[in-house]
Amino acid sequence: MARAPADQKAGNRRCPRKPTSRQIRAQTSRTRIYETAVALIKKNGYDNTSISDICGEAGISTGAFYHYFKSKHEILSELYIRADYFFEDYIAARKKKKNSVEEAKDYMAVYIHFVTLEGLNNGMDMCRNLYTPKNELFAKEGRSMQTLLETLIQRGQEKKEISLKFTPHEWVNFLFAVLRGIVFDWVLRSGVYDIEEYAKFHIECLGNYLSY
Amino acid sequence: MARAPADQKAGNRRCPRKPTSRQIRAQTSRTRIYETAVALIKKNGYDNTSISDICGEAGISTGAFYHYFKSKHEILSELYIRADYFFEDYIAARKKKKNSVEEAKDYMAVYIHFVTLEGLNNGMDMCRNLYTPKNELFAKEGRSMQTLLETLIQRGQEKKEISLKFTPHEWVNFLFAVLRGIVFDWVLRSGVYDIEEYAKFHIECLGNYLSY
Amino acid sequence: MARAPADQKAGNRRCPRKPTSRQIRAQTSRTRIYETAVALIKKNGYDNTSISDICGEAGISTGAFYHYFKSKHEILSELYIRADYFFEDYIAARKKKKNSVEEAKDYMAVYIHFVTLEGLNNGMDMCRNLYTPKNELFAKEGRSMQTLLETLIQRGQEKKEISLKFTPHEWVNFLFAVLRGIVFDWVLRSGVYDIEEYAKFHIECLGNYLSY
Amino acid sequence: MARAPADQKAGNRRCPRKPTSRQIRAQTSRTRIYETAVALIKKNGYDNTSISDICGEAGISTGAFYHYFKSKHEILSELYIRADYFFEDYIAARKKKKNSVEEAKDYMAVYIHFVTLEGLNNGMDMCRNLYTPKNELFAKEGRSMQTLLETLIQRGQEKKEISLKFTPHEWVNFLFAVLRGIVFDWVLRSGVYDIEEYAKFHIECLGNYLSY
DNA sequence: AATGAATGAGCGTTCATTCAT
DNA sequence: GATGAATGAACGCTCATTCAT
Repeated sequence: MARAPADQKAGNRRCPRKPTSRQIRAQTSRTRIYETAVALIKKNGYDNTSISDICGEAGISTGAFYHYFKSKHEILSELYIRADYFFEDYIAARKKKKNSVEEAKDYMAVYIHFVTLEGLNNGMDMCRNLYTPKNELFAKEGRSMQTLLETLIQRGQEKKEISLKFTPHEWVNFLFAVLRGIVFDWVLRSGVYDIEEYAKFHIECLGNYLSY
Repeated sequence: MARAPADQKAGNRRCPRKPTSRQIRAQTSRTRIYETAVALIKKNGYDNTSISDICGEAGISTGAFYHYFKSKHEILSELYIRADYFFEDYIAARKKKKNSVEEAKDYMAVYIHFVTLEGLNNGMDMCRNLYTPKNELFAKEGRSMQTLLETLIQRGQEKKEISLKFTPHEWVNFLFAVLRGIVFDWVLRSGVYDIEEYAKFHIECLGNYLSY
Repeated sequence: MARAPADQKAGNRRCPRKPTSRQIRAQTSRTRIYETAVALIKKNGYDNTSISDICGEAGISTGAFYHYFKSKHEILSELYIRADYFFEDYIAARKKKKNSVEEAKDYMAVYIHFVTLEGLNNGMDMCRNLYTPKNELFAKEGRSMQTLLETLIQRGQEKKEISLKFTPHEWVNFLFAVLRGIVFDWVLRSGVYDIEEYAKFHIECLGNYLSY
Repeated sequence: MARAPADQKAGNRRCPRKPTSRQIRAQTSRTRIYETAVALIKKNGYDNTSISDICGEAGISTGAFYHYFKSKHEILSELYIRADYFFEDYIAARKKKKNSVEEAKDYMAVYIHFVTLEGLNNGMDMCRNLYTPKNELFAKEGRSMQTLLETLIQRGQEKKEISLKFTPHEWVNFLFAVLRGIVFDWVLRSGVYDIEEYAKFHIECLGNYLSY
């Protein structure tokens, strides 16, 4: 599973099955801090969530927070890393479509669904706080979400199913621009409509672009 | 009314640009504060620009700031109002196209150009700080930028040039979603490419949607 | 009339009947400032009334305020002086009772009425802001309100109508303590009852003290 | 619960005053802040005492202040709570009088003594800042000071020792009006006389009211 | 591993007052 | 007589971070 690495560190070399209560507490604390922090950031935004809010809610001390995280910002970094892993797993679990364009369309629908879903770390409130160009991690090249699609498109071009008028990288940028616009807009209007339904039309059009 | 200035405004045809020296000073100060503030917000973001930064840079006291602006937030409001006026004028100055779809495409190109241009109060840094769903003014229905386009589309539908599959209001939302996505993306990638050029393709596609 | 002196200053030596428009404006401004200030202080309290509130409400500039008053505090001084004059006139206009104790009781009833009445500068909101021991002017010996009563009691003692167990000065302090307690209490409980009615019982008792 | 201190509280009979050094430090700081704050408020008044005055005097940082108190106002709330507790204990420690009226008179004397005494948190300077109708806590129904007296009067009425012309609640309001007037007056005149001596006469009269 | 006391610069905002015009 | 631009210290309060315990 994608989220394992962090936990592995904690100490299962000598005793993989039965961690001491100390280890349990440690894992528990770190996880609890992280999850509380993300929940609060979702609800109130990064700037409006203070360390002390997080600690109060998680029932730990500020010292404990800094024991597990170098800074407040590290919560954000971790969030993105996890989101990528989660997305990878999610996509991997979908069954494949026969056609590259269909696959890309499916991929885009999944992106909307995923970003939108009240799951691991998303939902509208989360988007409201995350969809900011200032969010440096957003732009980071090579995040799974992008690379996965890029690979998909490249294969599609090799199979002559996807237009060559752009490079795979350009296509990805293009498609994500529209996708993010859709999410941005949805959040802007406070999620008053069903974004997945709404996105279908956009995605249909994007599929048309891809194919000729 | 007893005071001279009002009269001057009304009927001083020969000498229209002769306000009292105090008025000049006041206007100068106000403008300097506003421009300094906008420049700093562009550079560092709203939250990272403090009143004291602004005052220091503008060479005035904090008191003076609050003499001219009710609050820090008023800078932002003013920015939007100005942007709207500017945009209106800008659009008004374009010469009309014969076809509604062409007109809408032109409109969208102007939007991209306008938002992007290092002019009155825009440019990439500015967008970086403004393109946030938390930006309440963004979502405000009825801003000129939207209503202008809505009217245009409505006329287009009456002339049977624009598809009726959406209401004008829905069309506007749809088009702006993509447009904002484009800007968002451009900013995300630090403006490394020519957005106007890049947007052409998107706009072309959007034009196609509009027409069938 | 008691309130005249301030106005006399303004300039009716040479032209008592027809002040120039300048003089009218001057009087008007000073009065308007004063009355606006008092109204606002009544409503919101001294500390919560800013010079700029006053000027805004009175339609004048801060400069004008300082032209007529040395400081914000001067409003308060003037208020007390006027209140005393007003009270003096008010008492003078009452018709005399035959007995000193009755007269003192009448005096106390008038005090309650006066302080309570939505008149020159009183009423509950005003009391709320004025009945503070920090209010230095309150304690000032020799204010008409006290001296008038002191004289009355002294005469009563000479006429053997009022007990000699206290000096007139002590009596005044004693009576005012209770009187102020009544007002204080009334304000504390937001004026939910008729203070004049309520005070009657207290005053009756105080009358009994005075006589034996 | 894992932590020691709780246990210590509960069952460390032999060594009840052995909290950890951190707890001592915390308690010391909190107390120092509280006492410094109260002292300054006594001296200069609530509004004229700033957080930074308090912190400077107490030798701690502003942050530390807010670590122990949610706001400046909390100092005041705490003051009242403490005063109530203190008063309750004080009254409880008095030995009972045989007659209800005597008891009520004793109670009133204690009130004057208590409010006046340069003890826990009172004295004249304190009163000066507290005896304001704006002081919301003052008016709060049900503070021990009032309820204690109310109960006492009720019992007195049942024993036919106290007049039934008012309800216990009305009596309490009536008596406190006079009591507060006495204190108010004393403060107004800067405490130049012995208030306890002075109050005796008032209280004697109030006792007479109560009995017939 | 965990605590929480302590820091202190920084925030947006207020406001009585001055003074050149 | 009147203006209002300008001052700047002060306010209550926040908060990421450190570190002795």
